[in-house]
Amino acid sequence: MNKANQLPRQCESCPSLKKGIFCSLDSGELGELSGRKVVNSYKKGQTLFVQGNPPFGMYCVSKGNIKITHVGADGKESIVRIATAGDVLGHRSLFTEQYYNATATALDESQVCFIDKKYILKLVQEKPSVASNLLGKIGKDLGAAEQRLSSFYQKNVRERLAEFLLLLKESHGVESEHGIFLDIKLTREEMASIIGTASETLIRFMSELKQEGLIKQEGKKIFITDEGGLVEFANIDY
Amino acid sequence: MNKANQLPRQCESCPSLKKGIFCSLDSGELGELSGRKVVNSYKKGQTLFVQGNPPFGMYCVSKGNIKITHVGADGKESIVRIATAGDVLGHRSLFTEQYYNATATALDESQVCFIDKKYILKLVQEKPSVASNLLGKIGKDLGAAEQRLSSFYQKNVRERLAEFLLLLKESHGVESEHGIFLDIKLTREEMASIIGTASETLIRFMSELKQEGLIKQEGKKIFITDEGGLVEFANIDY
DNA sequence: CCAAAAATGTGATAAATATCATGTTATTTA
DNA sequence: TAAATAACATGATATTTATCACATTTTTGG
Repeated sequence: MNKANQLPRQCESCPSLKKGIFCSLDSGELGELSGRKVVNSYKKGQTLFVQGNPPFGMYCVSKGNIKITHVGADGKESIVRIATAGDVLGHRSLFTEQYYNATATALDESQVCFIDKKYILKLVQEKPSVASNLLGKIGKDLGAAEQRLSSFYQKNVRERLAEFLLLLKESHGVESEHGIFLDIKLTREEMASIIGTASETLIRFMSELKQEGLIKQEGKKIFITDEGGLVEFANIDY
Repeated sequence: MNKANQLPRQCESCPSLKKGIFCSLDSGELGELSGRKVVNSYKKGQTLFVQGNPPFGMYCVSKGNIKITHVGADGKESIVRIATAGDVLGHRSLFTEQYYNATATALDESQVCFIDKKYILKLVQEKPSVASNLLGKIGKDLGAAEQRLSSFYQKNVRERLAEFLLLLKESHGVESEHGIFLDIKLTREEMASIIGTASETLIRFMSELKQEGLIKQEGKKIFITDEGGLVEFANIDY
């Protein structure tokens, strides 16, 4: 096993500590947390939890990307959210005391810590900063979800695609010589399920954006070459 | 002014106390809260807060229904959420430290209390139960939003309409001799903006449901007469 | 109470998008 | 490495839904 690829077990030296909900805890508190949590590695395609199961704790992403999918009656999968380093997972079900209503699956090699239900509830009770940060995280998620709901009503597929690419740029964009590289692996099928369209339709509009010179593709890699153009296309309202 | 129509100023005797986030506070704490809050009445169509403005506090609905709408670039309105007695409003923006990204408007005669930003933040810091309950509320909202996102991808208009009517039954359904009465005033335009379709399309499918004997209309009033049939139609998956 | 405005309802048509078919190109995996 | 599988891509067609037009009903404000 490749030890070099492992993240440190100490929360204090976690690279996504500052982005996470434990950023305000002091050294001692982080030390205790480190002792309580479990560090897990997931390969692409492995699941963290499955829709319909009861939650036993909360997940905290330190590396990688996790898709949260909801499966409907006909077995069709929608991606409702993507969690990245510093994000938490399973928090929603924990506080609503419901079963998971979605499944979490690693999109790539990921490192995720698991915190037992009892301990995270204790932390929320005793450390106001954890509660506040959690409210901030879940509030951000709700804002994003409602923004997308609004887009479903107000925008067509082409506009939603442009909007989605711009959101990916914010969350996963990396400067490169070919333009802004979107550093996340998503199939066209998955992208389609995010913006709510058929994969064929998505592919058509991707080709259109490519022809218009707004994006570029090198194999599966997507680059944004004309952000301003995409903003025009997206009909942004916020 | 009709005093009889007013709700009591004391939180302790608020009819929606048990459903709200302050249900675990004791008498003394509720008394202090009562002194800090402001009780407001809103007529149908009046706004509580407007998209783009900064939040100064949080709203707590004690009576009535409030729609949360997001206005897009072209001025089109989507209803992203409906808050009723016991729900809170403006909490999302408060904890994400963003401007409101939606507008809150009374759907009917409503009574809503306003709690100053500083004081609600203090309560969240000092009363763990308030923080937990708030996490529960916002988690429930997020769950509902993600469920709707999934439906947009997986269901057609007819199915989304049936699903929506069933949700209204849960939140606003009242037994009556004509079937289950949906005790909330929404225009067809508003209903359409919730399920994400044109008002004409919504009206057509409503007529269809009426013809199939699943719902009944008496003027603007909607009754569910065959819940099982609606469930069939909705293609429910949870 | 009446006039004006808004909301509802229905038909015809246009536009957007889904579905099906099929070939090509990547990616796994034996 | 080759075979198998999955993902990508594009065309043709069907379906769904939006849009426009207009009549009717309901609600609102003077």
